[in-house]
Amino acid sequence: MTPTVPSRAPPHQNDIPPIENVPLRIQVADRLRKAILSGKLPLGSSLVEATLADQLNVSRAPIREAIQILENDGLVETIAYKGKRVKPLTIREVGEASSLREIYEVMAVKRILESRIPVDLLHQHCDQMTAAAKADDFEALTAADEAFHHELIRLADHSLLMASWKNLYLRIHQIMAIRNREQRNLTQVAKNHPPIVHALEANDANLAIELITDHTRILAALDPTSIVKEF
Amino acid sequence: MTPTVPSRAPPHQNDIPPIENVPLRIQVADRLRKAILSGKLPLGSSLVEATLADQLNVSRAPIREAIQILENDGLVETIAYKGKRVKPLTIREVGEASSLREIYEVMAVKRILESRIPVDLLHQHCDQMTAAAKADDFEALTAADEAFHHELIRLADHSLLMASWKNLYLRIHQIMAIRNREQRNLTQVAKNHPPIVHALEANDANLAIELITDHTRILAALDPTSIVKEF
DNA sequence: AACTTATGTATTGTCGACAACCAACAGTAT
DNA sequence: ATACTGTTGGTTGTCGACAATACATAAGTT
Repeated sequence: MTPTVPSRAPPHQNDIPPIENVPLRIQVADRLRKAILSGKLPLGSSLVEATLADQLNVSRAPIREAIQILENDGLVETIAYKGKRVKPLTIREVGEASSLREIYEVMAVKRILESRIPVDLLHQHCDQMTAAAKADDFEALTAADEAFHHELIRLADHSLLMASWKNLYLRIHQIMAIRNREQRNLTQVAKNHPPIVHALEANDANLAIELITDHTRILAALDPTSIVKEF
Repeated sequence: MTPTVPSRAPPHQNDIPPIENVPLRIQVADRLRKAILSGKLPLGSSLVEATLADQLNVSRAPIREAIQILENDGLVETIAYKGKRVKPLTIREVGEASSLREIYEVMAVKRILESRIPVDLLHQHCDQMTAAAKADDFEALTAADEAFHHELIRLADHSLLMASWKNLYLRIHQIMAIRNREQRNLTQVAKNHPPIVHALEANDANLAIELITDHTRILAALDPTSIVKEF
């Protein structure tokens, strides 16, 4: 999913960091992704290869490849010979993303319960969320929230699921970023998670699934009309 | 998923067909995909850009882009500065693909039942499968089977689900192709499907889900050790 | 012999230039 | 006015050449 360079450098005693050899397309993709997810590149804005190449001071080749990466991420769409643009988010897509996320997370919960793997790791993310909520730090809360769910999926030990979830979560991330202002009750979000962990620890499948379902549906439930633009 | 060129030409009276303008990367990607899915390019075989460019008589650029497309399809993996190769299939991946497919199809069934959309379209694919089974035509059976499930997903009316399913199904397709010899009872496969349609028409959610679940698990249940190679 | 240092080869990564293409506009004739 | 026909500007599509990298192998050194 998210393209990464193989980090082959083994850790050493001294702290001279290895020289990173990240292909340009990756760097470009990362930058663009960040710009899109943060809303710096608004939905629907067009991406012109030559312009970007000029701005980022590289040739068009890596730009093209980076855009193709973003296309696979579902963040950009191409119209042949016309141009590429940041994929607009329709209300429908928000709903679709949420429902898909739901079945992913439910699947993860089921697998975790079946495998009886311990879920201790989830606690720390809950704590981080609580702390972030107290500090009224939206960024940190979002990060901790993502870390929580990422860990949940990871515990399911299913690499295809992980890949699909990551890909989808980019979109979710985008949706949440756009809703930045709606700054709803942070504490509430933080409070949602611990019960899930407890249900998992108690091996209560029905409860865990119910909690996860409710939780993921919050995203879809928020009225999106105010922010998501139609095209 | 499967890259397609926007067919913008409206139908006309005369039968002069429009000139197709398919970008090379698409043509290359299609050819390579076919070669991979049919097993002509065996698992693990390495793809060298220059060689392919030479063979297909195009420059390296479209080859690169085509390979990137296949990478998103999950059929090819790249090892930086080393080479690209047809992604080997591990036993684990076969299981993962099946389980993921299961939740996709179950989701589709649920949505279809909720929306109460008619499922007549599925019948014709069942018929085709029966015919193919009778004629002992493995190719046709596979095609009809895919058409059936494709239609099932389409009826769920969920474009993200469709995209994810298509992407996954490439892998499924590959698995099935590799198992070509195992030519198990074709009639049995054909017979599996009509009950699903009937359950849908009878609005019997539990039965439909159960049938779909069983059906998708057949793939994983077959012992893969004989064919899937580890790397 | 063991270890380090060059060298070679195969492959991907990046570049700049040119060709193909589309959409929209302007011009012309009817 | 209307329909057809250049033409032009902007964008992607494709190409061939060169640079960078990694791995394997050979050469040299202790």
